Amino acid sequence: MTEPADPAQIHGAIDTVEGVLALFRAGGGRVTSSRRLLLHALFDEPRDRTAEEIAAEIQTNSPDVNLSTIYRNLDELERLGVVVHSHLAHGPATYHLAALAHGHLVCESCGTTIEAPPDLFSGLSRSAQSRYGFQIHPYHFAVVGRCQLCHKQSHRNNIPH
Amino acid sequence: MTEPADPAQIHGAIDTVEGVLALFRAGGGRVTSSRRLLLHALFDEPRDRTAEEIAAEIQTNSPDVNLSTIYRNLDELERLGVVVHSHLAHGPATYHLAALAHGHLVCESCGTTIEAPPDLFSGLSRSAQSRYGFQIHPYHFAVVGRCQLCHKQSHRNNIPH
DNA sequence: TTTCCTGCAAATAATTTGCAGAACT
DNA sequence: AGTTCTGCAAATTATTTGCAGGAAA
Repeated sequence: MTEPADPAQIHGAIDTVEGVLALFRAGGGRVTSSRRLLLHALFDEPRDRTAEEIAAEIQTNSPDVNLSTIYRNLDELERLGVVVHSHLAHGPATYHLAALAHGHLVCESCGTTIEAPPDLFSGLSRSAQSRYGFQIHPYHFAVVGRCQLCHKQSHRNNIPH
Repeated sequence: MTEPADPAQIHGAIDTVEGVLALFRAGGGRVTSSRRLLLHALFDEPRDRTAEEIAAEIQTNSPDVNLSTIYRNLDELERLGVVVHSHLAHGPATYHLAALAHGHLVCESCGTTIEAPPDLFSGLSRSAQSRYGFQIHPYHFAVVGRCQLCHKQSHRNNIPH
C-alpha cells in the first residue's frame, strides 16, 4: 500500500464509506474497524477538523483507537484521493473530504476563518499557470490576512500593516 | 518593548542596520551585539532563510549567539515591521526583510519555490476585498501546487492531482 | 543600579516512527 | 500462514519559555 493509486482506475466509489473500504481492499490493504470508524466520522460530519478532534470523536465510543492510527489512515486516505488537509494559520492541520475542498481566508488577528469557494482563486490560478506553468492547489495552505473588522480596528489604533 | 510600534512615527530608518538599531533604542530597547549581528546578517544576504540558517551564519564568527536569541529578535524585528516571515510548504519558516516581501509558489512534488511578485496576487486581493472585506497578506503562507515539470510527469504516470 | 537581554536547559505542540503483538484475508 | 495494522512509547522538528546571570542605559 505505498504505490500511488488512481481512484479513477480502481473499482470503487470515493463517496461512500463502503466504496472507500473497497478501494483499500483493491489496493492490497485491509478493512479494519479503525478505518471504518474514521470514514464514518469523516462522512457523518463533513466539516474541517484536526486529527485530534476526529480522534476525540471516535474515542468517545471506541477509546482504543489511537491518534497515531488516525494520522496513518488520514495519510493513506489522502494518497487515495479521498481526503485533503489544509494548514490554517498556526496550529494543527485540518482534514476533510476531497470532494468538499475549498480555500480558506484566515484572519491573523482574530483567527476567524472564511471558507472560500474555488472560483475565488480562478484568476490567480490562470496567472500562475500562464506566467510560470504552475498549477496551484489553493486548498492546502490558507490565505492569511485581516478580516474586515480587524482591518478597521488596526487602522483606528494605528497598528502597522 | 511589548507595545506595538508604528515605524512611521518613530525617528529612524528601517533600511539600514543603524537605522533599525535606533528604532530599538527609541522603543526603550537596547543595542546589543547579537542584534547588530542579526541585522548585518539580514541586510548582507537578503534572501529567505530559516532562523537556523541565519543562526549558523552568525555562529561561524560568534559561536555564543544562541538560536533562541535569534528567534526572540526576529520576532521583535517583525513587530517593528523590519522583517516578515513566510511558511513555505512543510518545514521551518523563512525570514527576510519586509521591504523585499514577495509571494511564494511551492511545488509540493519537488519542493521548488518560485518567488512571485506582488502583482500576481492583485486579482485575488481585489476579489477577497470586495466579496468579504478581507485584506490578504499574500506573503505569509506559500501557495502550494505543482510546477510545470512535475505537473507533466504526474500526467505521464497517471498520478492523481 | 535598574531594567533589559542573553545563554542554557527544559517545555511545548504536532506529528512521525520503531517495534512487538493483534487482526485481516 | 502471511502480511498488514494497530497501540504504545519514544523520537523528531520547530519553536517557546523559565530562570539566573550579564550587559546596556
